[in-house]
Amino acid sequence: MTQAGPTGDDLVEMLAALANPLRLRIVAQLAAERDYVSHLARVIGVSRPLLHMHLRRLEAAGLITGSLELSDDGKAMKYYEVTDFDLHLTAAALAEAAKTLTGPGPEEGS
Amino acid sequence: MTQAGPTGDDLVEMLAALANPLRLRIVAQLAAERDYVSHLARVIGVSRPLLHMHLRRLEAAGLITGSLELSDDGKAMKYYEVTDFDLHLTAAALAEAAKTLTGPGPEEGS
DNA sequence: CGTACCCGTAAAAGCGTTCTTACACGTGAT
DNA sequence: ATCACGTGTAAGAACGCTTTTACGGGTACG
Repeated sequence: MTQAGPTGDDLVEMLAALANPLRLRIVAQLAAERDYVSHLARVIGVSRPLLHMHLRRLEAAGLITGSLELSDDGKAMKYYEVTDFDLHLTAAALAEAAKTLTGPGPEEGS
Repeated sequence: MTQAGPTGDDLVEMLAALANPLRLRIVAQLAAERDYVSHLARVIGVSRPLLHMHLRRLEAAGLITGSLELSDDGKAMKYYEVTDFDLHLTAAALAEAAKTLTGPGPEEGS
């Protein structure tokens, strides 16, 4: 088993989070430098509500983390940054992860 | 630039193809041994039309390849097998791939 | 001819994702 | 108070993905 990777379900969630052009851009931008929501929305060119939703999805997958901080002039800013994830995808690795899938199974009853 | 990975759009397509429990099971099963559609459907426990659609998606992403072969008794069998893909996903790698995204862009007009 | 395998496709229901618009709340400066 | 900046959430349209059911064609065997 060597590398104890993520569980099957977690892997699917991570891949689903990355399988989107906009979210890929978000991760790319945050990889360059951590940023807060409103500014990030301006840089990438999307509305804040939309960005908020994508950030939620990325954070739920464990790819980024957000922390609420107070700026010098008292505003509450939410800064996001990427986590140190490192996924290696090969047919063998996927086969290993697939063993721990809970969702739609072969349904082995008696 | 080092590793000439897939283009941004291709990466999204691959990730989207893998971000599904059923397709993950399909890849895992094909990694164990190549198989033809009807048999694979029975092994995994899904209908053939449904499996057919997922195989199409996986093949379009370049993760599996199908070849039509004739069995000894003259039946046309379509065998699928996994390709030797090897994706390394890190924040830096994604940032590199994001540069070649064509889809929803910052729309830089004058 | 009827059955049993194999291949493929089309139409329609059900569901989740994506995106826009509009709203609510807080602080600091004019 | 009004404006500018930050935060978050809710409702609804539009769209694509997943899945089922039904139909079409092909070869070999009894």
